[in-house]
Parts: sequence; structure tokens; C-alpha cells
Amino acid sequence: MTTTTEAAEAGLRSYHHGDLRAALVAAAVERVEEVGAEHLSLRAVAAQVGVSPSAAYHHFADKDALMGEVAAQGLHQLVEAVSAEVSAIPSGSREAARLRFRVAGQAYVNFALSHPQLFRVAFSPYCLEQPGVPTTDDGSVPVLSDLLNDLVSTGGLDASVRDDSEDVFFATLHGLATLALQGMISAERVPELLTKIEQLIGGNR
Amino acid sequence: MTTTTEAAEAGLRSYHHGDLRAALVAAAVERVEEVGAEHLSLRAVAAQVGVSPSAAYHHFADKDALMGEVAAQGLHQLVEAVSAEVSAIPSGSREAARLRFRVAGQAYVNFALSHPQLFRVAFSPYCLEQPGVPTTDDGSVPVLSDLLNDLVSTGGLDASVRDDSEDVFFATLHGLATLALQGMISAERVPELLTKIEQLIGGNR
DNA sequence: CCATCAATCTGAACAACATCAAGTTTCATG
DNA sequence: CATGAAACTTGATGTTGTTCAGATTGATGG
Repeated sequence: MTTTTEAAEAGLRSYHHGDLRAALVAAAVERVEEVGAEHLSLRAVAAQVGVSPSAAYHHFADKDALMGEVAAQGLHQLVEAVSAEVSAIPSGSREAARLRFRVAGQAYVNFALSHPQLFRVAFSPYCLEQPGVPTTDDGSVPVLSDLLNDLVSTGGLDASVRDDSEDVFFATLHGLATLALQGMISAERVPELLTKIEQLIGGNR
Repeated sequence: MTTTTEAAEAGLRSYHHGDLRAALVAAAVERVEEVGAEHLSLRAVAAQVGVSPSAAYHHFADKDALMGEVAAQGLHQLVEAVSAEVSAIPSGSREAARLRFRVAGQAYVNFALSHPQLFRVAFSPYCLEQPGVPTTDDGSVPVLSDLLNDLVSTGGLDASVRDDSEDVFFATLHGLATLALQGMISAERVPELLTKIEQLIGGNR
């Protein structure tokens, strides 16, 4: 192992930074949450890490590339937040499956509301040019997919309508989060709306 | 009527520019659709209108204020596009109500896909500080509200679930559009998903 | 009809920004 | 311990948002 890495772990700053790339992304995420993506400056991020602005160009092609990493990071955190909540609830029974369903939705919206700026970047054009981000081709977000599988296996959802339901569920959840963020849907109504959605997708009782 | 306005209408450029404010917003909308909101420059907008950069500051507090107008303009165009499609279809019968339903959804998604950058700005933070934009307080988008009223009056939807359904419908539509824009839902599947949504909200037959 | 005034636009300036080329420091490797 | 590559800095360039003093205009009222 390199002495550089050891120094970084010990908190010491040398000429070489250890893992500047990760540090820049982390600082960028921080700044984005504070000032929003549209007011983020590459120089401020570099300054926060304690490094010269041009240092960033040894790790990212340009500012947009850095923002792409921030977007990917945001998506990752979102999925983490949702699956953390969901996996805390046992699966098996049909009632549990429905509970997981609602909890996942609430977690999705909660993440959006508590990390508004990061959530926005995650679904911004910055994410588009980004490799390794879930798009149509490799299937949608795995957590949500699992949720519906759960519902199907416990008899809460007909298997024949599952595929469509997955995308519709995803879309509804995402729309709910986005519009709540925008103030176009009241955040207080979200729980009641989630129940409604669960009824619509799972059948009325 | 002023000679300034006449000159502007005739295409002549004088020192005073008939309606610079509107011209700047229009140019900004144009540039946003071309380069995206994150790469828009105030100076480029001014140049396109043929005016000095500082001229803009007599009509907008700063660049963000201009972007706010762009956002409001985008929202307005979206509502226009949807209601244009919807009002072309006669209401009355239950079948017609359902058709309007699907057409509205498709129009919403179509607008997002054909004006991606403008659509994004319309639901960006720029829109938040903007006065005169529909939020929770004054009710959501009128067109969608009317659509559901239509469904209720023709017996396609139970009146008791209407209020929740409005927001859920709005959210689903918006999520569909956003995710299709992001490549997370295939654009080709949108029509089939809209049918699905209509079934879920309106009852299965 | 014309002097005056507020509204409008220009020009030049400023600091902050993204980006780059060239030079400096550090690290690992032979 | 010399050497080369990788990581970082310095200094510079062109562009950006923004400001302000001044030039230009159209409208107002005497």
C-alpha cells in the first residue's frame, strides 16, 4: 500500500491527495445540496477540498463530467435509501408486501424532499451522458422491481399485469416526488396518495 | 400607439426596442432548447436579440429572474399543448372521456419529448421563486382537473375517489414524461402504459 | 413647437468562472 | 539512488454575470 493512501487515511495532507477524485465528487455533492446545481462552481469545490482548480482536470474531462458523477452518486444514494427502508420489513405475507410497497414509496419521496438538489441532479441531463446508469436497456431500478415481484408472489398482484405495473409504479412514484418537490402536490398528502396508488395497482382490497 | 412599437412590428431596429422584455424571454426559450438551461448565457441571449448584455438588467433583476420567466413560459406552453389536443375531442360519452384521457397523457409526454430542455426548466427550481405559477394552493393544472370531471360526469369514475385520483394521475403522467425523457422508460411503451393507467384509474372496463 | 425628463439602451469596466499549458513536486520502480 | 510517470500548482486566456456612468430616445406639458 502506498504511503500516499496512508497519509490520506490519517488525515494528513501531502502534495498527492490519495483519492482526489472521490473527494471532489463528495465535495461537489455537498455544495450541490447547498447552492443547487446551477450555482455550483468548480473552483469552490476544489477550494473546499483544499486543492487548486486545475487539479480537477486530471480526474475529469470538464465540469460536466464531474456533475455526471454527482448525478450518478445521487441516483445511487436514492436507491440505497429506498432499499434500506424496504429490506427492514419482512416479506412473505401479502400484508407485509403491501406495507413494503408503501414504505418504498414514502422513502422515495422522503429522499427527494430531504435532498432536493441532489435528487434533481440525479434526473438531470448530466445523468444522460453518464455511463453505468440504469436506463431502459438494462432494466429499471432493481428495488422497485423486487417490490412488485414480492407482491406477485404473495398473491397481491396478478403476474400478467406485472410488467406494465412496474413502469407505471415507478413513474407514479417519481412524479409524486418531483411534484411534491415543486410544491405542485402537497407533501402532507403523499401518504394518503401512496395508499391510493397501492389500491389502484394491487386491486381494491 | 408609439412609433417604437410600429418600428418593432415593421422589423426596424431603433435605439429603443419595442418590447425587449418579451423578446429576451423568447430568445432565451430558443437558446434553452438548443443548448440546455445549464449552458445558457445571458450574453448570448442579448446578442441574439441584437442588444447589449446590460440591457437585460432593465427588465430582469438578474439571470435567474430571466430563467424564471422561461420556466413560466414552458409551463404555459405545456398546458396549451395538452388542452389543444384535448379540446379537439368532443366530450359527453364515456368512451370519449376515456379517449380524451389517453390523448391528454400522450400530449403531455409528447411535449416533454419534443421540447426536452424547456420541459426541464419548467419543473426546475427556477420555477419555484416565480410568482403566478400554479402550486398546491391555487390547485393543480386545470386541464387535468377538467379531464377527471369529464370522466366522473360520464360515469367512468367514482366521484368519491376523484380528488385523490387527480393528483395520482398528474403524478403518473409527469413521472412518465420525465422518465421517458431520461431514457429510464422506453418512449415506445408510453401508449400502452397510458392505456394501463386509464384502466387503473377508471376501473377495469 | 420645443424643452425637459424618465425610460431605455450602450460602453467600458470588474470579479469570478472554466479551461489550459508549462512547470514543480511526489511516488514507485528498477 | 536515478528516472520517469502521475499528481498537483502557477499563471494565463477568454468568457461569463453584473454594475455604473453616460448617451439616446419617446413622451409630456408648457
